[in-house]
Amino acid sequence: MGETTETGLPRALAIAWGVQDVPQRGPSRGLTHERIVAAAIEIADADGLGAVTMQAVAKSLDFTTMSLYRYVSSKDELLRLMQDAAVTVPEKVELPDDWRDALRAWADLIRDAYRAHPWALELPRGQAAVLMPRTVRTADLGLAAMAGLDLSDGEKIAAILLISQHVASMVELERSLEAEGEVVATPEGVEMLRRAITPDRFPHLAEVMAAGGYIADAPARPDDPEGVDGEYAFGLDVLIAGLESLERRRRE
Amino acid sequence: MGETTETGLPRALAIAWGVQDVPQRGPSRGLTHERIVAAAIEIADADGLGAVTMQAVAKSLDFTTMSLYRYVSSKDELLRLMQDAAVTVPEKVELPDDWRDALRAWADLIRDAYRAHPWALELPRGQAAVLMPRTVRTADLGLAAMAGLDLSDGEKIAAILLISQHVASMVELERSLEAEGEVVATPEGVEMLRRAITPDRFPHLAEVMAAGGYIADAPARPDDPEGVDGEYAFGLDVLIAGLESLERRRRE
DNA sequence: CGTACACCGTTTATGACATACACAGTGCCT
DNA sequence: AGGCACTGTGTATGTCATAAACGGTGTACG
Repeated sequence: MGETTETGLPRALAIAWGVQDVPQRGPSRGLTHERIVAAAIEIADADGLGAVTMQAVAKSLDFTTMSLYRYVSSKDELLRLMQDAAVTVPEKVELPDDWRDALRAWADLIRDAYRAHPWALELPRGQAAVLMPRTVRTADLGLAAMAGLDLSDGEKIAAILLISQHVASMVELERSLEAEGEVVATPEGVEMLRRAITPDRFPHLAEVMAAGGYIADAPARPDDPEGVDGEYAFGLDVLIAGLESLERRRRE
Repeated sequence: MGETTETGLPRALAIAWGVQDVPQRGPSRGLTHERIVAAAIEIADADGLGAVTMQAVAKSLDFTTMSLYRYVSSKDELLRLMQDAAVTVPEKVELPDDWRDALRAWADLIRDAYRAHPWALELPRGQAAVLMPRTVRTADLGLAAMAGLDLSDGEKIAAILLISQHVASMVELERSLEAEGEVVATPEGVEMLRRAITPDRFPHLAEVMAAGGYIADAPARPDDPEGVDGEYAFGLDVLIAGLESLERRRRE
């Protein structure tokens, strides 16, 4: 095994929090978790998560593949560490006073982080991920942003989850459009889809498409307010308006 | 290559829409896309996405591994087809009149689908996925649910995206808690985390944790309103309230 | 102060897997 | 009637993650 420590925690958690006991007896270590993770991230940034193999990481550090296993008990563990390292938020952050503006600023921070390391979106965001240091810090910052919002703790946590998932989705969509956007937008391709999505089978959507929606004919320009940026902003608007209305309802 | 057709579309799209031209000249085919996808889904349902290998799928159909490649140009293509088949929504659906109730019902439908095939959440949801038949049908249904809502087409599409992403996140969280929940909840593990998440480094979150929040001490009981079900409902509330408020603002 | 052993980085080996390629049979189209 | 597009198959290759065994190293304990 090796995936979990005696504490029952995924070992990645112990490593990330720095509570993994360091061996005392042997020769001094030639590597550190930090260097390994940094090397892996560099590869992922350059060539995608698929290029991150134990061999590639090791070679970039001038070590043998197997040497990495002295530090990381599996590739999965390495990926978890990478995930945590990817969601870094600046050290010092000044959040606006109004919780609405603060939440927007907070969302933008996360978006920047994901944009910087888009491969992080391919990794499952589960409970273990939520307990990693940077994620915890990000959550803390989110709570700070909502200081002026009159909701319960549990609701604030849920709101954080909600918003961060929204940001993640939008960056992922953004990425996917970037990658395959031009491909799908081939005139023949769009034509085929228009033939397939007929009003009798998809009455509502077909209407939208007839009005030019849903399928992007042209690769969305970055400044297009109707593009992913628009959906990002729209989602934030809806979420914040929803929280506002919930708070108002709560007050009565 | 083989990943895309002459139309520029991912071949999976053409197959799923049934517009892939069938070969005429050779021996009759012993398999169909449907059977292959069904077999793969059965494996994924039983043993997870990791158990879906070309060999395993082929064996379950009593064919050779390579024979699958006569129908599917790559494993990735098979996965895309599986993804589409997984998000099936019942044939006949009666949605409530009020758009709020309708959206809730719609969200529940998606949740059921994801719960039935949780592995679908591990596959990237990009643009190509959005154009697959079942997803299109689901989107159409979502639009139907919002018939009584006074927003623009683009906004409704964005709302659909928003809600379905929320549902996906919650089912994924649910799954992850189910899988690793007890593990993290080891007393020693929780203790370690409490020591790491100190008030000076994480002032807001530490406070929440002191009040018993954020970390689940015990595996969440399914009926716990504070559990994932609670967050699911909370998210829906926020989203719907947000849409409501947006509509109200629009009316003025 | 020496020695045992825990730990280092390496070499070699194994077993999944996805997938390319070449083959022998099959049945529609000309 | 026969070519050829296509079928399912067997074999081969290359990439990976990872296990196991090994000789060197330095710390802790006798």
